[in-house]
Amino acid sequence: MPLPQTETPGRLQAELMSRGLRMTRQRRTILSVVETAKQHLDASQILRKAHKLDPQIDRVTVYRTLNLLKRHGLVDELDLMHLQGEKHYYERRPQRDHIHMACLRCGKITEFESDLFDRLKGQIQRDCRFHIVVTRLEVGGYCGQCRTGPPPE
Amino acid sequence: MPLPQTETPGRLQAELMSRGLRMTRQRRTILSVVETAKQHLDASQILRKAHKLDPQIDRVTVYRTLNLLKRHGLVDELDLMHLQGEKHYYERRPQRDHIHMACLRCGKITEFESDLFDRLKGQIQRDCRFHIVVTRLEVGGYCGQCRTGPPPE
DNA sequence: CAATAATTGCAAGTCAGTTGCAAATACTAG
DNA sequence: CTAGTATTTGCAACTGACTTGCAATTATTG
Repeated sequence: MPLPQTETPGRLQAELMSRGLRMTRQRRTILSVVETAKQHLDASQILRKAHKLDPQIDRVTVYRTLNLLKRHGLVDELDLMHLQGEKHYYERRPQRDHIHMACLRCGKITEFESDLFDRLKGQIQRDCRFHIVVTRLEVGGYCGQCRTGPPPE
Repeated sequence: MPLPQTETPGRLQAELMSRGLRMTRQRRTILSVVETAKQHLDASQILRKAHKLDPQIDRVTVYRTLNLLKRHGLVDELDLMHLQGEKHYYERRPQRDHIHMACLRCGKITEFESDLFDRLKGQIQRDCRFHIVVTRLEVGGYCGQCRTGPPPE
Protein backbone atom coordinates (compact mmCIF):
# COMPACT_ATOMS: atom_id res chain seq x y z
CA MET A 1 0.00 0.00 0.00
CA PRO A 2 1.47 3.33 -1.04
CA LEU A 3 0.25 5.34 1.92
CA PRO A 4 2.67 5.49 4.84
CA GLN A 5 1.95 2.98 7.57
CA THR A 6 3.20 4.30 10.87
CA GLU A 7 2.72 1.03 12.66
CA THR A 8 4.44 -1.02 15.27
CA PRO A 9 5.20 -4.49 13.96
CA GLY A 10 3.14 -7.02 15.84
CA ARG A 11 0.37 -4.53 16.40
CA LEU A 12 -2.32 -6.86 15.07
CA GLN A 13 -1.16 -9.60 17.42
CA ALA A 14 -1.26 -7.21 20.38
CA GLU A 15 -4.74 -6.07 19.38
CA LEU A 16 -6.10 -9.59 19.14
CA MET A 17 -4.51 -10.71 22.40
CA SER A 18 -5.83 -7.67 24.24
CA ARG A 19 -9.25 -8.84 23.11
CA GLY A 20 -8.64 -12.17 24.83
CA LEU A 21 -8.09 -14.27 21.72
CA ARG A 22 -5.69 -17.19 21.61
CA MET A 23 -2.47 -16.60 19.80
CA THR A 24 -1.63 -19.72 17.85
CA ARG A 25 1.40 -20.32 15.66
CA GLN A 26 -0.85 -20.15 12.58
CA ARG A 27 -2.44 -16.88 13.57
CA ARG A 28 0.92 -15.31 14.28
CA THR A 29 2.09 -16.30 10.82
CA ILE A 30 -0.99 -15.01 9.02
CA LEU A 31 -0.97 -11.76 11.00
CA SER A 32 2.65 -11.14 10.12
CA VAL A 33 1.89 -11.69 6.45
CA VAL A 34 -1.01 -9.23 6.55
CA GLU A 35 0.99 -6.76 8.58
CA THR A 36 4.01 -6.69 6.31
CA ALA A 37 2.12 -6.75 3.01
CA LYS A 38 3.38 -4.20 0.52
CA GLN A 39 0.22 -4.33 -1.60
CA HIS A 40 -3.34 -5.56 -1.37
CA LEU A 41 -3.39 -9.33 -1.05
CA ASP A 42 -6.21 -11.78 -1.61
CA ALA A 43 -6.78 -14.87 0.52
CA SER A 44 -4.84 -17.21 -1.74
CA GLN A 45 -1.85 -14.87 -1.90
CA ILE A 46 -1.91 -14.65 1.87
CA LEU A 47 -2.04 -18.42 2.04
CA ARG A 48 0.94 -18.72 -0.29
CA LYS A 49 3.03 -16.30 1.73
CA ALA A 50 1.99 -17.88 5.00
CA HIS A 51 2.83 -21.26 3.57
CA LYS A 52 6.41 -20.18 3.01
CA LEU A 53 6.76 -19.35 6.69
CA ASP A 54 4.86 -22.42 7.87
CA PRO A 55 4.26 -25.11 5.23
CA GLN A 56 1.47 -26.84 7.10
CA ILE A 57 -0.92 -23.92 7.40
CA ASP A 58 -4.33 -24.56 5.90
CA ARG A 59 -6.47 -22.49 3.55
CA VAL A 60 -9.37 -22.67 5.97
CA THR A 61 -7.32 -21.15 8.74
CA VAL A 62 -6.48 -18.21 6.50
CA TYR A 63 -10.15 -17.61 5.79
CA ARG A 64 -11.07 -17.97 9.43
CA THR A 65 -8.35 -15.61 10.56
CA LEU A 66 -9.30 -13.01 7.96
CA ASN A 67 -12.89 -13.17 9.13
CA LEU A 68 -11.71 -12.72 12.67
CA LEU A 69 -9.68 -9.64 11.76
CA LYS A 70 -12.60 -8.26 9.79
CA ARG A 71 -15.04 -8.79 12.67
CA HIS A 72 -12.67 -6.96 14.97
CA GLY A 73 -12.30 -4.10 12.54
CA LEU A 74 -8.55 -4.67 12.18
CA VAL A 75 -8.59 -5.25 8.43
CA ASP A 76 -10.80 -3.95 5.65
CA GLU A 77 -12.09 -6.08 2.83
CA LEU A 78 -11.88 -4.66 -0.67
CA ASP A 79 -13.28 -5.68 -4.04
CA LEU A 80 -11.04 -3.41 -6.10
CA MET A 81 -13.88 -3.23 -8.61
CA HIS A 82 -13.73 -7.00 -9.21
CA LEU A 83 -10.98 -6.43 -11.77
CA GLN A 84 -9.82 -10.04 -11.46
CA GLY A 85 -12.79 -12.19 -10.54
CA GLU A 86 -14.87 -12.08 -7.41
CA LYS A 87 -12.18 -12.52 -4.80
CA HIS A 88 -11.54 -10.07 -1.98
CA TYR A 89 -8.45 -8.18 -1.01
CA TYR A 90 -7.39 -7.22 2.46
CA GLU A 91 -5.56 -4.31 4.01
CA ARG A 92 -4.93 -3.19 7.55
CA ARG A 93 -7.59 -0.79 8.69
CA PRO A 94 -5.90 2.57 8.17
CA GLN A 95 -5.78 5.47 10.58
CA ARG A 96 -7.67 7.53 8.01
CA ASP A 97 -10.04 6.10 5.43
CA HIS A 98 -9.01 6.35 1.82
CA ILE A 99 -10.40 5.86 -1.63
CA HIS A 100 -9.35 3.07 -3.99
CA MET A 101 -9.10 3.86 -7.68
CA ALA A 102 -8.82 0.91 -10.05
CA CYS A 103 -7.72 1.44 -13.64
CA LEU A 104 -9.96 -0.58 -15.92
CA ARG A 105 -7.22 -0.84 -18.53
CA CYS A 106 -3.93 -1.50 -16.72
CA GLY A 107 -5.35 -2.69 -13.40
CA LYS A 108 -3.29 -0.30 -11.32
CA ILE A 109 -4.72 0.45 -7.89
CA THR A 110 -4.22 3.95 -6.51
CA GLU A 111 -5.11 5.16 -3.06
CA PHE A 112 -6.24 8.66 -2.25
CA GLU A 113 -7.02 10.46 0.99
CA SER A 114 -9.25 13.47 0.88
CA ASP A 115 -10.62 16.02 3.25
CA LEU A 116 -13.81 16.06 1.19
CA PHE A 117 -14.19 12.35 1.88
CA ASP A 118 -13.79 12.92 5.62
CA ARG A 119 -16.38 15.69 5.46
CA LEU A 120 -18.75 13.51 3.44
CA LYS A 121 -18.60 10.83 6.12
CA GLY A 122 -19.35 13.47 8.73
CA GLN A 123 -22.33 14.62 6.70
CA ILE A 124 -23.66 11.06 6.42
CA GLN A 125 -23.45 10.54 10.17
CA ARG A 126 -25.18 13.84 10.90
CA ASP A 127 -27.75 14.18 8.13
CA CYS A 128 -28.73 10.51 7.98
CA ARG A 129 -28.40 9.79 11.69
CA PHE A 130 -26.28 6.82 10.68
CA HIS A 131 -23.43 5.53 12.82
CA ILE A 132 -20.65 4.57 10.40
CA VAL A 133 -18.67 1.44 11.15
CA VAL A 134 -16.99 0.84 7.81
CA THR A 135 -16.85 2.62 4.47
CA ARG A 136 -15.77 1.49 1.05
CA LEU A 137 -15.33 3.94 -1.78
CA GLU A 138 -14.07 2.31 -4.94
CA VAL A 139 -13.75 4.09 -8.24
CA GLY A 140 -13.26 2.44 -11.62
CA GLY A 141 -11.93 4.36 -14.61
CA TYR A 142 -8.79 5.21 -16.50
CA CYS A 143 -5.58 6.34 -14.86
CA GLY A 144 -3.33 9.09 -16.19
CA GLN A 145 -1.35 6.74 -18.40
CA CYS A 146 -4.36 4.93 -19.82
CA ARG A 147 -6.77 7.79 -20.33
CA THR A 148 -6.32 7.97 -24.07
CA GLY A 149 -8.71 5.13 -24.88
CA PRO A 150 -11.04 2.33 -23.83
CA PRO A 151 -9.71 -0.93 -22.36
CA PRO A 152 -8.34 -3.70 -24.64
CA GLU A 153 -11.21 -5.92 -23.26
CA MET B 1 -35.06 2.42 -4.75
CA PRO B 2 -36.28 5.38 -2.72
CA LEU B 3 -34.84 8.10 -4.95
CA PRO B 4 -37.21 9.34 -7.63
CA GLN B 5 -36.66 7.74 -11.02
CA THR B 6 -37.75 10.13 -13.73
CA GLU B 7 -37.53 7.54 -16.45
CA THR B 8 -39.40 6.61 -19.58
CA PRO B 9 -40.53 2.99 -19.40
CA GLY B 10 -38.69 0.97 -22.02
CA ARG B 11 -35.67 3.24 -21.82
CA LEU B 12 -33.24 0.38 -21.33
CA GLN B 13 -34.62 -1.37 -24.40
CA ALA B 14 -34.26 1.79 -26.45
CA GLU B 15 -30.69 2.24 -25.24
CA LEU B 16 -29.67 -1.29 -26.12
CA MET B 17 -31.32 -1.19 -29.53
CA SER B 18 -29.68 2.12 -30.37
CA ARG B 19 -26.39 0.35 -29.69
CA GLY B 20 -27.27 -2.21 -32.35
CA LEU B 21 -28.07 -5.10 -30.05
CA ARG B 22 -30.73 -7.68 -30.84
CA MET B 23 -33.92 -7.39 -28.88
CA THR B 24 -35.08 -10.85 -27.94
CA ARG B 25 -38.17 -11.83 -26.01
CA GLN B 26 -35.95 -12.84 -23.06
CA ARG B 27 -34.07 -9.56 -23.00
CA ARG B 28 -37.26 -7.55 -23.15
CA THR B 29 -38.57 -9.47 -20.15
CA ILE B 30 -35.41 -9.08 -18.09
CA LEU B 31 -35.11 -5.39 -18.95
CA SER B 32 -38.66 -4.75 -17.88
CA VAL B 33 -38.00 -6.48 -14.56
CA VAL B 34 -34.90 -4.38 -13.93
CA GLU B 35 -36.63 -1.23 -15.08
CA THR B 36 -39.65 -1.58 -12.85
CA ALA B 37 -37.83 -2.84 -9.76
CA LYS B 38 -38.87 -1.06 -6.59
CA GLN B 39 -35.78 -2.13 -4.67
CA HIS B 40 -32.34 -3.57 -5.30
CA LEU B 41 -32.65 -7.05 -6.77
CA ASP B 42 -30.06 -9.79 -7.04
CA ALA B 43 -29.75 -12.11 -10.01
CA SER B 44 -31.93 -14.84 -8.57
CA GLN B 45 -34.68 -12.40 -7.66
CA ILE B 46 -34.56 -11.02 -11.17
CA LEU B 47 -34.78 -14.57 -12.51
CA ARG B 48 -37.79 -15.30 -10.34
CA LYS B 49 -39.63 -12.18 -11.49
CA ALA B 50 -38.68 -12.76 -15.11
CA HIS B 51 -39.85 -16.33 -14.78
CA LYS B 52 -43.33 -15.15 -13.86
CA LEU B 53 -43.55 -13.22 -17.10
CA ASP B 54 -41.91 -15.93 -19.20
CA PRO B 55 -41.59 -19.33 -17.53
CA GLN B 56 -38.95 -20.65 -19.88
CA ILE B 57 -36.31 -18.02 -19.28
CA ASP B 58 -32.98 -19.38 -18.09
CA ARG B 59 -30.72 -18.34 -15.25
CA VAL B 60 -27.81 -18.04 -17.67
CA THR B 61 -29.68 -15.55 -19.79
CA VAL B 62 -30.28 -13.39 -16.76
CA TYR B 63 -26.56 -13.38 -15.93
CA ARG B 64 -25.62 -12.66 -19.52
CA THR B 65 -28.11 -9.84 -19.82
CA LEU B 66 -26.98 -8.27 -16.57
CA ASN B 67 -23.37 -8.39 -17.79
CA LEU B 68 -24.46 -6.76 -20.99
CA LEU B 69 -26.21 -3.95 -19.14
CA LYS B 70 -23.21 -3.52 -16.89
CA ARG B 71 -20.78 -3.35 -19.83
CA HIS B 72 -22.94 -0.69 -21.42
CA GLY B 73 -23.09 1.30 -18.20
CA LEU B 74 -26.86 0.98 -17.98
CA VAL B 75 -26.93 -0.72 -14.60
CA ASP B 76 -24.65 -0.56 -11.59
CA GLU B 77 -23.62 -3.55 -9.59
CA LEU B 78 -23.76 -3.28 -5.81
CA ASP B 79 -22.49 -5.41 -2.97
CA LEU B 80 -24.53 -3.70 -0.25
CA MET B 81 -21.72 -4.61 2.14
CA HIS B 82 -22.25 -8.34 1.52
CA LEU B 83 -24.93 -8.33 4.19
CA GLN B 84 -26.45 -11.53 2.81
CA GLY B 85 -23.70 -13.55 1.22
CA GLU B 86 -21.59 -12.70 -1.79
CA LYS B 87 -24.28 -12.03 -4.33
CA HIS B 88 -24.62 -8.77 -6.23
CA TYR B 89 -27.50 -6.39 -6.53
CA TYR B 90 -28.42 -4.32 -9.51
CA GLU B 91 -29.94 -0.93 -10.05
CA ARG B 92 -30.43 1.30 -13.07
CA ARG B 93 -27.52 3.68 -13.46
CA PRO B 94 -28.92 6.84 -11.87
CA GLN B 95 -28.73 10.34 -13.27
CA ARG B 96 -26.68 11.33 -10.24
CA ASP B 97 -24.49 8.95 -8.24
CA HIS B 98 -25.54 8.16 -4.73
CA ILE B 99 -24.25 6.51 -1.61
CA HIS B 100 -25.59 3.24 -0.23
CA MET B 101 -25.80 2.86 3.51
CA ALA B 102 -26.41 -0.62 4.88
CA CYS B 103 -27.50 -1.14 8.46
CA LEU B 104 -25.50 -3.98 9.97
CA ARG B 105 -28.29 -4.77 12.41
CA CYS B 106 -31.60 -4.52 10.53
CA GLY B 107 -30.24 -4.76 6.99
CA LYS B 108 -32.04 -1.67 5.78
CA ILE B 109 -30.49 -0.02 2.73
CA THR B 110 -30.65 3.75 2.51
CA GLU B 111 -29.61 5.90 -0.41
CA PHE B 112 -28.16 9.35 -0.10
CA GLU B 113 -27.16 11.98 -2.63
CA SER B 114 -24.65 14.59 -1.63
CA ASP B 115 -23.02 17.61 -3.11
CA LEU B 116 -19.88 16.72 -1.18
CA PHE B 117 -19.83 13.40 -2.99
CA ASP B 118 -20.12 15.13 -6.37
CA ARG B 119 -17.30 17.45 -5.41
CA LEU B 120 -15.18 14.55 -4.19
CA LYS B 121 -15.53 12.87 -7.57
CA GLY B 122 -14.49 16.09 -9.24
CA GLN B 123 -11.45 16.29 -6.99
CA ILE B 124 -10.46 12.72 -7.85
CA GLN B 125 -10.67 13.40 -11.57
CA ARG B 126 -8.62 16.58 -11.28
CA ASP B 127 -6.06 15.83 -8.58
CA CYS B 128 -5.41 12.23 -9.59
CA ARG B 129 -5.77 12.72 -13.31
CA PHE B 130 -8.18 9.80 -13.25
CA HIS B 131 -11.12 9.49 -15.64
CA ILE B 132 -14.00 8.09 -13.59
CA VAL B 133 -16.24 5.54 -15.26
CA VAL B 134 -18.02 4.09 -12.24
CA THR B 135 -18.05 4.74 -8.51
CA ARG B 136 -19.27 2.72 -5.60
CA LEU B 137 -19.53 4.19 -2.14
CA GLU B 138 -20.98 1.79 0.36
CA VAL B 139 -21.19 2.47 4.05
CA GLY B 140 -21.88 -0.08 6.77
CA GLY B 141 -23.06 0.92 10.21
CA TYR B 142 -26.14 1.43 12.33
CA CYS B 143 -29.20 3.31 11.17
CA GLY B 144 -31.20 5.71 13.31
CA GLN B 145 -33.45 2.97 14.71
CA CYS B 146 -30.64 0.55 15.46
CA ARG B 147 -27.96 2.88 16.78
CA THR B 148 -28.46 1.96 20.41
CA GLY B 149 -26.39 -1.20 20.28
CA PRO B 150 -24.34 -3.76 18.39
CA PRO B 151 -25.93 -6.27 16.02
CA PRO B 152 -27.62 -9.43 17.36
CA GLU B 153 -24.99 -11.49 15.33
C1' DC C 1 -37.77 -15.47 -47.54
C1' DA C 2 -33.20 -17.21 -47.18
C1' DA C 3 -28.73 -16.40 -45.19
C1' DT C 4 -26.05 -15.52 -41.32
C1' DA C 5 -24.56 -13.91 -37.19
C1' DA C 6 -26.13 -13.34 -32.48
C1' DT C 7 -28.56 -15.41 -28.72
C1' DT C 8 -30.44 -19.03 -26.02
C1' DG C 9 -30.80 -23.24 -22.99
C1' DC C 10 -28.88 -27.05 -21.16
C1' DA C 11 -25.31 -29.43 -18.70
C1' DA C 12 -21.20 -29.32 -16.76
C1' DG C 13 -17.63 -26.70 -14.71
C1' DT C 14 -15.12 -23.09 -11.97
C1' DC C 15 -13.96 -20.27 -8.24
C1' DA C 16 -14.11 -18.38 -3.67
C1' DG C 17 -15.39 -19.29 0.45
C1' DT C 18 -17.88 -22.24 4.32
C1' DT C 19 -19.17 -26.18 7.40
C1' DG C 20 -18.94 -30.54 10.28
C1' DC C 21 -16.27 -32.86 13.07
C1' DA C 22 -12.47 -35.27 15.26
C1' DA C 23 -7.76 -34.31 16.70
C1' DA C 24 -4.54 -30.91 18.42
C1' DT C 25 -3.36 -26.96 21.22
C1' DA C 26 -3.51 -22.52 24.06
C1' DC C 27 -4.64 -20.70 28.00
C1' DT C 28 -6.17 -21.10 32.50
C1' DA C 29 -6.38 -22.85 37.68
C1' DG C 30 -4.50 -25.47 41.00
C1' DC D 1 4.37 -27.35 35.89
C1' DT D 2 0.88 -29.99 35.14
C1' DA D 3 -4.26 -31.26 34.20
C1' DG D 4 -8.56 -29.60 32.48
C1' DT D 5 -11.31 -27.29 29.28
C1' DA D 6 -12.58 -24.37 25.81
C1' DT D 7 -10.66 -22.86 21.31
C1' DT D 8 -8.56 -23.65 17.25
C1' DT D 9 -6.97 -26.41 13.55
C1' DG D 10 -6.96 -29.48 9.36
C1' DC D 11 -9.21 -32.35 6.49
C1' DA D 12 -12.83 -33.42 3.38
C1' DA D 13 -16.92 -32.47 1.70
C1' DC D 14 -20.06 -28.94 0.56
C1' DT D 15 -22.37 -24.48 -1.04
C1' DG D 16 -23.59 -20.47 -3.71
C1' DA D 17 -22.85 -17.48 -7.36
C1' DC D 18 -21.56 -17.25 -11.52
C1' DT D 19 -19.30 -19.00 -16.23
C1' DT D 20 -18.34 -21.88 -20.29
C1' DG D 21 -18.94 -25.12 -24.32
C1' DC D 22 -21.80 -26.18 -27.67
C1' DA D 23 -25.69 -27.44 -30.44
C1' DA D 24 -30.24 -25.62 -31.42
C1' DT D 25 -32.93 -21.48 -32.00
C1' DT D 26 -34.01 -16.84 -33.48
C1' DA D 27 -33.48 -11.71 -34.84
C1' DT D 28 -32.00 -8.98 -38.27
C1' DT D 29 -30.26 -7.99 -43.34
C1' DG D 30 -30.14 -8.31 -48.05
